Amino acid sequence: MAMDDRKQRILMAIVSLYATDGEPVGSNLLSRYFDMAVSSATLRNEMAALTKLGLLEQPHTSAGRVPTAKGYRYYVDNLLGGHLSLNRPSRDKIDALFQGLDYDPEKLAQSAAKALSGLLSYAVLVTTPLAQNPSIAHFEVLQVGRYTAAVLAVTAAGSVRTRVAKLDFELGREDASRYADTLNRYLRFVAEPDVNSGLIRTMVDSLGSAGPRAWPVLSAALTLLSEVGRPSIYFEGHQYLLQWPELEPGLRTLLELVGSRERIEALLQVGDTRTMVLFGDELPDKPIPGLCLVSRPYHAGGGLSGTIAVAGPARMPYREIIPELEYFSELLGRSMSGERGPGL
Amino acid sequence: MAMDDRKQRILMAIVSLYATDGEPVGSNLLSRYFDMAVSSATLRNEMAALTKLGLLEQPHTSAGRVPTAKGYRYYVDNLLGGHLSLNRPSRDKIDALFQGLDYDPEKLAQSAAKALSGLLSYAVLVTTPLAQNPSIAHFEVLQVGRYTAAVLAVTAAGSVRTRVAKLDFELGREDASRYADTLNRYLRFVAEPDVNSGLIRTMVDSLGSAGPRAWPVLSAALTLLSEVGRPSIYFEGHQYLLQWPELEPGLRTLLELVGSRERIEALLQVGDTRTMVLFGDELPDKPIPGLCLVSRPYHAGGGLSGTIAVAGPARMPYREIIPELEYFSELLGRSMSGERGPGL
DNA sequence: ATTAGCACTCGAACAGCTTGAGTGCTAAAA
DNA sequence: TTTTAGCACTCAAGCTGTTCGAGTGCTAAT
Repeated sequence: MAMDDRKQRILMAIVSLYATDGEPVGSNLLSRYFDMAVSSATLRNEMAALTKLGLLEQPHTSAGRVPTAKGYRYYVDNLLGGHLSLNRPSRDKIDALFQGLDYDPEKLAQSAAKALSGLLSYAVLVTTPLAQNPSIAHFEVLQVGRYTAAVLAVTAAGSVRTRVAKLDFELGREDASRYADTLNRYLRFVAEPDVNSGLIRTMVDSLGSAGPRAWPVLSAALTLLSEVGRPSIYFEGHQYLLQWPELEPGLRTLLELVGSRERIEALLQVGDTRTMVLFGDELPDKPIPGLCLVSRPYHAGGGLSGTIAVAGPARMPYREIIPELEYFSELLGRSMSGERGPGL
Repeated sequence: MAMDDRKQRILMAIVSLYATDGEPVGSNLLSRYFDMAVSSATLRNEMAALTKLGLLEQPHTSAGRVPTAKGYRYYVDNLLGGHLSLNRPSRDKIDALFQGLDYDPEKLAQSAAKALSGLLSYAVLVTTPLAQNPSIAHFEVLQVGRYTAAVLAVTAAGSVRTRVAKLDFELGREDASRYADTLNRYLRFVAEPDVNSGLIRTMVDSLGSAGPRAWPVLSAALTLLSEVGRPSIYFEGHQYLLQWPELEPGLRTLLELVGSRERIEALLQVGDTRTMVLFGDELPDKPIPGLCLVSRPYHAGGGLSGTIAVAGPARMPYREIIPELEYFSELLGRSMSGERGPGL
């Protein structure tokens, strides 16, 4: 029993009807939708077959059919078609969002998440862009208080992070530049996994007697190094998750997931080059029934890429959301690489 | 009809019983709690009086009484007593949370919010500390890419923020230091409201012909200046809000509130020196019934202070939460000012 | 001022009933 | 062999009526 053409069309119709109404689709409604091409009885037979294949399910015996996660998987993988087109009004709205946004990657990521979330009325997740092999191109150490120093790292990709270190003694200008030299000598362009205790010892030793008391600075630098490999993650529009009753049972799990940096990172690390659709039912540890994550990398130039994702129920209007997300991610990438959008 | 001693005791008893069970308190349950000192009939009369005073309400005619927001207000203002004591196990748990936390204020604020939220099982909100009159003590400009410069601001309080500016031309080392000099000359220790178009023009003019193309750098600096007056706000433990059925109707409004930086800032800007209790029903624009925010400033030394708040239902166990919050805020302040906690 | 007693209210829980959407199966038609 | 009309069946949703009990307000006695 394979997926012949008619079965595919039926699945598509059910996905589409269920997306708009949110109610199980019965054979009658479906036959009206098919406009009398076949009778409801035939549709019933087909639907039974699709149910046996695991692509549809019934909430209860006398209810209509609803696509399963597997059904949606089949739908997005085989039926959605590669090139969805973006309608003019959406394109214009997205263009408008990018007017007057800031260049700074962190700010941009956050405001992009907020803006897209507001536009779509879905929750949106954006990570800041990262290079494939993140490392730090340049360190600076600045005195910022009597006993505090700021350690500043410029990544190979040009973004900047700082961290404040607290010292036991009053830092002088020469100390600061000496520490910066040391950091630059030993940690420039070093990838995080290559840092080991030997390297750390060498660094401390190279500072001579000042080594141990400089430890907070080194430690801050090492923390920065470990951080440049981790993007910031902005999740905006929590409130939109509440509007989908089918997400309610898993809402708590979902919010815990969102609160846990590691797990979110793991989810998004499917770094493909295409738009990905991931269903909550397919999650490795704790499945979240009914959830769907449409994610897509964006490229900010210079090998930098981040992820942008829309979170909502599995019955999302993919035909609209996907091209919108794709166009948005393109503009976001351009914005981040400093180009101006088409409107400017 | 005033609040005599017995009415106060009755209100306290109702608050306490309702906090533990979450169910309306009837006269019988209450008389058992009072251990036969008075009969349920007397209690009924008193409860009717408290209802007339607006301190209690009934979900429906034949249900028990529940404190109103006004009732809780009376309770926390008049009955809670000034000095609540922290029990040993809680103190130890909080001490433990501060082991091994980072010094960096941003990171510390976020991890503090997460930690306290996990400990209490309530949502927690932490702002980074701010001086009363925030200004920037020192600017630096660094070249971080061919066409990008990082503008770095050290606040009077010693925290550091950066922002990346995109330029039209290749920045040299001399340009960078010239820009930094200009920023330092005109914007050092200037408070944001004192920046006007005259000052900006003076700055641009002082750079001569290089003025206009340096605009992105100046703009970044001005943005930083406006940002040092705004704390970062970390809200953690969204998921715990879901467990209180009485919050459900306002959950969406609440999450929108949390997503809106300005409104949260306005709420927390009641910058008193004491612990404040604010009820959702008392909110100016959109009341959120059943919500309660217990907030408290923490002091990080050097005139820096931030806010830490617990968000939950009005029927929180204040007697535990408040001392825990107070102790936590003390430790957080100490941690931020660089001191080590008692355990270290 | 307090309290016992009592009539009253009203939600929660349950059972019984109807309705209608939707099913699977069967047998006839194409 | 495929399609379809017809039919018996299922089951959630919605409505009604009933009971139960917790809780109330009021009144009259203490």
